Amino acid sequence: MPRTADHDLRRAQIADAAHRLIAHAGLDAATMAAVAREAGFSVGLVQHYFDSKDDLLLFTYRRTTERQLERVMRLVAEGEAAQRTIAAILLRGLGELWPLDERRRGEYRVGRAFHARSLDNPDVAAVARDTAGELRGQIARTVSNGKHCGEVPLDTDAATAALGLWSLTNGLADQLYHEPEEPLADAAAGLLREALAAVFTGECHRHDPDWTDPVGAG
Amino acid sequence: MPRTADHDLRRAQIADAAHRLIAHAGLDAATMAAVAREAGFSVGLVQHYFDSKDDLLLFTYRRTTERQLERVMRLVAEGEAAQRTIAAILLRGLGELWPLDERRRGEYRVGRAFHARSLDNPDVAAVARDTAGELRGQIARTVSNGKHCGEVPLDTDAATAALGLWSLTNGLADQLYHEPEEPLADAAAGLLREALAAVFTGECHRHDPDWTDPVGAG
DNA sequence: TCGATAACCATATGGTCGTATGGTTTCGGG
DNA sequence: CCCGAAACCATACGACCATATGGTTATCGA
Repeated sequence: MPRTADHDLRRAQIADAAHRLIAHAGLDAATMAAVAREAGFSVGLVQHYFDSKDDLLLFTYRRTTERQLERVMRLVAEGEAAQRTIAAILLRGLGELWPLDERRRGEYRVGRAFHARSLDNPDVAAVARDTAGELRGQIARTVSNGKHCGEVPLDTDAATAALGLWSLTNGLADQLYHEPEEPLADAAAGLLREALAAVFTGECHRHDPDWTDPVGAG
Repeated sequence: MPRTADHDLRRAQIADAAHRLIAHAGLDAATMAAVAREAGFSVGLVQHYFDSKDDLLLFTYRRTTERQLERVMRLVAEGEAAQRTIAAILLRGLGELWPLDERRRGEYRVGRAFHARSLDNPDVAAVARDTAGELRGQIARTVSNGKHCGEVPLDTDAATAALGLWSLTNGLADQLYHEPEEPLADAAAGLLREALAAVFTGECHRHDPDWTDPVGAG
């Protein structure tokens, strides 16, 4: 076999370049030529590693959402290890999705750009639906498990509660993007905390016999 | 003076054509040629009525947001005329922004498309900021007035309450777009009703001497 | 009725984009 | 040591777009 290169590394380098461009100036700025220049390669090489521009963009989008999900999961695992309440774990995990620093602001911009495209592009829509569904599902499962733990009343509808928490988190993200300073960030955290308190009204009893992993992670 | 035409009508016809195209297939589909064809005019005529494509798109966006605002205001006025509680008026007004029928789904698509562009285009961002600010401000004023009326505790922070209600409304809109059927729409309405109930905890006493117009409309 | 002028149109122009094409370079294996 | 295939590159191609240009048409005021 001839000359070799790390296939996955190259694709990651190219996708990262695309991510930077989209975060900085939107999807329209991510032309094949611009991505190649940003990544330090030729247009031909980008073509070599991706069948089409759509292929490249979809890969970039997936990469972004996977990274976000990964971070949230890691925070959840840390919260569990520290024996924190489910409400506290959720507050920290959902807040991680807020555009409060440059990295997450970039992710927010990329996410919104693709969200708009998802309205017209079925492939992008599938990725958006999957990630949103996964997060909403995780929240719902968390609420459900909170019943066993004792933090959540048994007659709570987990799916509805998850819908509310997820929607509030996303809606607040939009506002925080335009005004990420302390006062609003604190107000947003307070609102999410209140919403969580309205769902997780009881105290956690970790030794409940029906206890299971609170978020299905780990 | 020569041949005449209704200037505002032409601009409206063209903007409506652009609106239809954007609602159906996104901003990229709204090329000058496509808009002209959709409106039944020549490209030259569209150029005659708008200085540039950006000008046309901005006009289209403004038109859409103004129409939404107008409908909400009308609903508020009707609610006041019917002597409904502030919470009930807000529930109806905010719910009007949800993409539950084809018209509002189209508006949602146009709104999201421009929202994405607002991240990179200052002119579009200004329109987005103004309309969002206006609505958030109206909600905050409503909450404030609720204190005079007796529905809201005096120590409530109106701005924070408005932030929460506005964010929840928008977050739920995103979810409702993907699943506008009855079950989720009912759940969303229930969640918004609960959030409103958490702010408007008292009963309204319309004859309070400090009473003022609840939403500053009419 | 007759210009003047706005309304309206067809097409040219210059630029940009995604992709196709035809390379050259590099290196693993026989 | 050298063939062949993958890695990598420069550029051509065709499509599309926003805008510019140079009209034609219709109607209002005089």
